[in-house]
Amino acid sequence: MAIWCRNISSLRRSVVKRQLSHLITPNVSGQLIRCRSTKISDAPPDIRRVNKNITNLIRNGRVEDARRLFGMLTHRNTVTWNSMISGYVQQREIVKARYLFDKMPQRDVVSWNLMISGYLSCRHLEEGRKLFDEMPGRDFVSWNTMISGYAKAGKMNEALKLFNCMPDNNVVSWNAVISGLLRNGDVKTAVEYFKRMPERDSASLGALVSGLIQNEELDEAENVLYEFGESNDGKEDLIHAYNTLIAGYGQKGRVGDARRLFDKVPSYSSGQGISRKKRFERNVVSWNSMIMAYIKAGDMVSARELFDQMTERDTFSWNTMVSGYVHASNMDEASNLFSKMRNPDVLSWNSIVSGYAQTGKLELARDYFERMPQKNRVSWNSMISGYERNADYKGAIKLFMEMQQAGEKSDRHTLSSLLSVCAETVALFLGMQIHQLVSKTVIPDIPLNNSLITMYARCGAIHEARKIFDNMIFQKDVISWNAMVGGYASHGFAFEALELFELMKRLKVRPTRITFISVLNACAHAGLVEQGRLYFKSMDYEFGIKPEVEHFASLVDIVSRDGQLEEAMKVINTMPMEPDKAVWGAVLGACRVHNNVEFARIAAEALMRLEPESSGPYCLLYNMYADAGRWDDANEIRVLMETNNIRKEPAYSRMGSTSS
DNA sequence: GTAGGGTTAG
Repeated sequence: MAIWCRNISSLRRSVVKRQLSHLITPNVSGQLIRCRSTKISDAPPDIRRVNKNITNLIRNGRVEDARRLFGMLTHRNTVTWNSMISGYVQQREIVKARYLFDKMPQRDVVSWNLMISGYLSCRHLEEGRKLFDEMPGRDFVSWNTMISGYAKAGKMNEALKLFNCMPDNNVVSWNAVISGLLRNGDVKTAVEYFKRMPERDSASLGALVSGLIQNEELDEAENVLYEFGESNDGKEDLIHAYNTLIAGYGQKGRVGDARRLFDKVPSYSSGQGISRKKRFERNVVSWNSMIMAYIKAGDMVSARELFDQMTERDTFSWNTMVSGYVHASNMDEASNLFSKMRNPDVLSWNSIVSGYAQTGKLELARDYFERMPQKNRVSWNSMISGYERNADYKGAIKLFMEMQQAGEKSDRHTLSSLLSVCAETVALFLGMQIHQLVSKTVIPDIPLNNSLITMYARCGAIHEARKIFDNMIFQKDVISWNAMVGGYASHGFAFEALELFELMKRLKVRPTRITFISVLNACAHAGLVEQGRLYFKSMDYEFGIKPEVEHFASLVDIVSRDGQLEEAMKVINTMPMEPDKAVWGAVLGACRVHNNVEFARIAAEALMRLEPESSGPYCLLYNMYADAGRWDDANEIRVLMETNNIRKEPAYSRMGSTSS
């Protein structure tokens, strides 16, 4: 099906007749209508306008629509073909681009360059190089495309080889090589090349400064800024570079240096005479970057002070402040500021939703969520993760189903929240389904693999967990180790847990407080008293981790299970913090097993103070006295229970309440 | 404002 496009009016008529007007962008439709009213009826085929149409469609991401239009044309010139190829190259559809490239009647240097850059952006370096070697006449663009292709792929040797045998380097070639060197961490050579450049353009200094910052060379970046900044003509580019550095200092927590630089940049109240490009002055990005630096340093007061001084704020400024307050858990200020915003965008809404969701105010969060004029994936994820973190597991799953109905695709964050839901509710079947969804839709990163391990481990599928763990060959973090060690420990595989812990230490993975909770638990379950004590001691002197109340509880558990109740009391008395119910619970349980009524009484009384409503300690103590035939004491406990109005709770099984 | 290369801030 082809449209004979003699002139623009006939194209329009055909388009309307065939109900293809959706292929025409509004802008161009408007032009088409104007054409008709001026009665240009017998103009030659207007390929230029059709080409522009194709370009517009591609620019709006509608490549397949462009392709349909392209297919209907009877008149195409090289630009038409090139535009279409460029569309496919942008979409990384290299095969389709190559198909057109092979089919086109005449190629010019642009066609070749397009094809080469297509291959390079798809990481097909050799194919790109082949075309580069084959092509008839190369221009600057061809050489520079090839050079930057090598530079981006980390092949600086190849890039420099081309750079050196190029007939004439222009400023783009220099910029490509310098940024390539910086990307590969060769700071010294990059600076040398920069100094040797015959001329620099507006991008050169900015590229150098940002590359230096990415290599953590902030002070060197400041040096080149002073050394070469003065000779820079485009002052807007200079402020660009200053802003990069202010932001860089902010990200590294050097808020004082950021402020020093910020103060160096003059701030004119109003500009007269000189155009903005020629002036070196603070702009909204400078202010925003400085505010971010303060927020990063946790200084909301200074951030707010600066924000209030701003004469011109953009959405970014507002969003930075709002999300700053959100992260500082100051939802009052966050929502206060949000309610004052020209134009909250989806980011602003997301900040508020996730702020309320993370602080447990799910209803408020949901209220804002429902009122959003537009939602994106992050909005859904914030809300789902809010439900998950606040233990509203049904809410999380329900919203996930709504998300799918709304046609929003899930990503690794969604799936990770859902896996946590499965872990918390011990929902193995659902967890496996989510796992399948993971395999089908994303390449799991470390956190997502960790969620999978945790899910399987919590559900008791310890071998599945280990499979995931073992497949993370070069990429495990300490959370992966903790999940696996903890999984073994909590399912009675004490030996495996400790073996993995030893492996972890051999591989120089630094354990955390979480690791030790699992390790000590494993020792308690396996009855490894001496080993448990040694591990406990190693926490501080080997790894500098101060034992917390959970660790003491485990240690108390370890020794009291072994019947060393006096030793357990000694530990309790030397603890730097107040013993909690886990500590006394461990003692009480062991007293029952080892039939030590005296210590049981101490532990039970402590527990009664900590949990006045619980009947557990009373019952246990009563039974122990009864077993020992000490009926007077037993009765005393019963009376105490009545006086304190304690009722015996019906026994229930946690598993029974969650399953089916 | 018809197609291709480098590159710069929050």
